[in-house]
Amino acid sequence: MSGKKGFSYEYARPALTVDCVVFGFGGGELEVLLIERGLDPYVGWWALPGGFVRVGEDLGEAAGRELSEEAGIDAGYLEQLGAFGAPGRDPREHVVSVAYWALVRPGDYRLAAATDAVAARWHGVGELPRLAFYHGEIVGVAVERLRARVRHQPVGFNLLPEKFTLTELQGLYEAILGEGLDKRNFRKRVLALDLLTALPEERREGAHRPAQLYRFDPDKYAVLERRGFHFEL
Amino acid sequence: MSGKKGFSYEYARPALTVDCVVFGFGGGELEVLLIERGLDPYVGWWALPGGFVRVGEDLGEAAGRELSEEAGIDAGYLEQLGAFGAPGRDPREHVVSVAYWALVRPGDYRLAAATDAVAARWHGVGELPRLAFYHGEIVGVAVERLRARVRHQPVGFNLLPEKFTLTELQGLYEAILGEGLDKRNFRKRVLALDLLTALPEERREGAHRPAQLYRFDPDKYAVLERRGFHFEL
DNA sequence: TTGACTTAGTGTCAATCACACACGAAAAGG
DNA sequence: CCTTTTCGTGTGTGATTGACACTAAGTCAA
Repeated sequence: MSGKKGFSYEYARPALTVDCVVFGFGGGELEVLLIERGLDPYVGWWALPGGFVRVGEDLGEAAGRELSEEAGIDAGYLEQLGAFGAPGRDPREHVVSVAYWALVRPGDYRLAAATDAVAARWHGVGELPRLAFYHGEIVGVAVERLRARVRHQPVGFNLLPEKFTLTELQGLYEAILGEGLDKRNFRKRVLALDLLTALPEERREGAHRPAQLYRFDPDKYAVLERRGFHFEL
Repeated sequence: MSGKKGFSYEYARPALTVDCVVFGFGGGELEVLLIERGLDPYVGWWALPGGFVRVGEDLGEAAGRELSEEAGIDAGYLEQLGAFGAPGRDPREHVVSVAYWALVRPGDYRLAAATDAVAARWHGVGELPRLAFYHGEIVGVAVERLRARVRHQPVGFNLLPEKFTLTELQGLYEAILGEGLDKRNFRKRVLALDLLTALPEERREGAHRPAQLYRFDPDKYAVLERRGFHFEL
């Protein structure tokens, strides 16, 4: 692995990448953003957006940069998942990848593939293709983390449009948790948290009673959080 | 940073290290294992045990190796904490560190400093010195993680000797969580989990009634875990 | 031997929370 | 105006949590 190129070190180093598991919510289902690889290893396979970390660059920033370069996305919520470094993940050499997971509102973006990506598309979490670089494992960990997180912190709102109905919110939770929830109990609990502001608008669509629109209020949450607040779906 | 030495790459790479936050429980207090640095940057400072990841080496294995090299410890429980990669952590160059946290029974080891460590010592979590490489931040995250984890998974037993009394167990939980717990409620709940086996022995010490000794039964836990068991201290 | 001291070990009651459950309200469309 | 569709709401019951105080068993010293 020793060679002629530009940067030399006394000891061999694994390469360092970041990969992002970007969650979206569309069509009543939890989705993950994948890109179709246009370059050498695993050409034509689907993979997580990601790329090499630059020297001097913070890991979170690298994740954000790759996300915008490869898919034109600016994540509302971005959190580190962990490092995945099993040798053999990449056929070329030992690559350690720091994975991040992100939540975005799919409607906010027209996906734009670029850099080494041929295409970028949302895939339902239940029907993922075989992924390059064992990225399937990373997605699995990310889904677990999202499920655990959504029960204890109000992160789900990053997947919904700014104005939403309680039925939409419930559908989101059901999609993430993979189980049905009781409508009355769900509404009772969510409203009891006192984190939602009812808007003076309703959503009228279809031949039925219109639904109240709500907005998530991050300020109220910030106050509660500072008081050592514990939230349980 | 480009030079003459042995391993060359087309693009510059950050260095990759692993660092371990090793928790022990001694003197009624939660402790962290620190080593005193004997080498160049931060000589004489206390730091987490850790070192460079070798190419072809799994991250978890690297963490275990550094732990045994630098402190002669073989951790009972070892889990990844996350990657810390802010540029500037290391004055020499950009170093990304994958942190692990571990639980050990301090009594099992006579600490043995080695490699680039001059000394290895337990420090109470409440009274840590200023640490090299911003390791204090990593310890903080690890303590948070331990607190969260101990409420939902029976990891605490890795900090106690094989045989322990309920009072000792309660003391451990109080030290980790940093709050007092009601004796009767604690015992009720712990025993209700049905993870402890009462031994046919008692601990007789001091001028008072002897205490029943218990052992944690990992097999029972494995069974429960497989059934999708949820544990709440 | 007896009394003082120390930690081990135990049960109840009240309040709260979690969960199951069904129907009237409001709008649209024919 | 009747049908259809989704919105929105309250109660009762069983389970869980949390507060709380005394007896048990041993050691030690007088």
